[in-house]
Amino acid sequence: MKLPEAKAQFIQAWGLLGAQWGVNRTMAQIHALLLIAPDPMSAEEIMEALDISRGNANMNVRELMNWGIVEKVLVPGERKEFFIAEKDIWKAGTAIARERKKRELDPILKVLVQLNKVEGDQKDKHVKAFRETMQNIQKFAHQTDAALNAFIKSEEHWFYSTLLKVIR
Amino acid sequence: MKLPEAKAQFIQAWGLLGAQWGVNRTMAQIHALLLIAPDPMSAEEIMEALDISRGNANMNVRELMNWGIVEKVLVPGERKEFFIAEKDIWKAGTAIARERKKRELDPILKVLVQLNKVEGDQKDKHVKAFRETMQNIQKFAHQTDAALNAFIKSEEHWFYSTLLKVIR
DNA sequence: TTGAACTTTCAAAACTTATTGAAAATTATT
DNA sequence: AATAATTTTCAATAAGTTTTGAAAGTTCAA
Repeated sequence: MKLPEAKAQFIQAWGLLGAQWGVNRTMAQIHALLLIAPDPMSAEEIMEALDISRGNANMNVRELMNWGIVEKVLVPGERKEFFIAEKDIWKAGTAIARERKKRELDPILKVLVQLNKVEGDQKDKHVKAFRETMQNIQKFAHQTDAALNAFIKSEEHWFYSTLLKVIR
Repeated sequence: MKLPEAKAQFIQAWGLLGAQWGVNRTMAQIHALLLIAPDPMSAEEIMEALDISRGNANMNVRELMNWGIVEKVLVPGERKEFFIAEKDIWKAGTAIARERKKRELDPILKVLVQLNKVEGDQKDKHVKAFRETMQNIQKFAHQTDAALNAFIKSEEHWFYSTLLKVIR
């Protein structure tokens, strides 16, 4: 396979993967594009490469910066802004995990804690079933939360070498 | 908080969480409803509880069964079909992980392996950047895949007790 | 200041995904 | 075999999300 085809395939696959996990397809594609770019890219270049509008490029680049996986760089002598992606995929992965946990998981965890306090007669099977489900979910969620925090804070080598030793 | 309000909040929160992770909102809500139901529910009851159409209920219940987290049960003396959710949230979690990995992660892994074989001069910085990115992603993906497989196959107690010992 | 280069915003349009509901198919009952 | 109960399908439609592009805003050099 030649490079241009390979690039196109990668961008497409990354976009698809993102979409399936609730990430805007274009955002994932811009990320893919920057991941394989040897040099910083301008908004123009991104627009051209993916055939998208200026507004779309702007919004999604900004969102990638909010997630902490893309940053602006200034190229000396150029007025335009250029962008690069965090190339260390481990760092990108932990940044994404951190951000999604903060935005999505944490709020739900709060709700679950509240719901545990539901009033009612323990003899009522509806109350009983509800309480039991809440307790199970909360336990599971807290354990998962702990594991995720470890992932987010960890250094690649330490985390995987230890984890893999344990799970084999 | 009273039970009906708590139920409604839980169903809403679960639906929201699902949607953010690329799961059909209604599917997640039906799952939530069945999780807290003390008895098996019929299609009618689900339609009524969530105020959705028959077709919608049918499709999403079927999908939940495909995922292996809901099953049909036959209530003696009743002609209708009834449904229950897997109440052990650990089992549901591993089932979901297994299914999404199979449907989404595995295909991408295959593509990545292909893309590693891109032709071209290693001196070309475009080729070099592309190859390096592919290799990094592949390494990361394989490690994550291994961790996920361990999670999927594991028994709750063993997995978390060991993992938590390691990450503290 | 002015104005050219560039970035950001946002209402409207395009596109994608989810839902409805009535008809077709299936299954059980008499 | 006819009928009744129930489930499934799917074309039409509704709802939700993303994208566009032109206008407004910003920055900077002269």
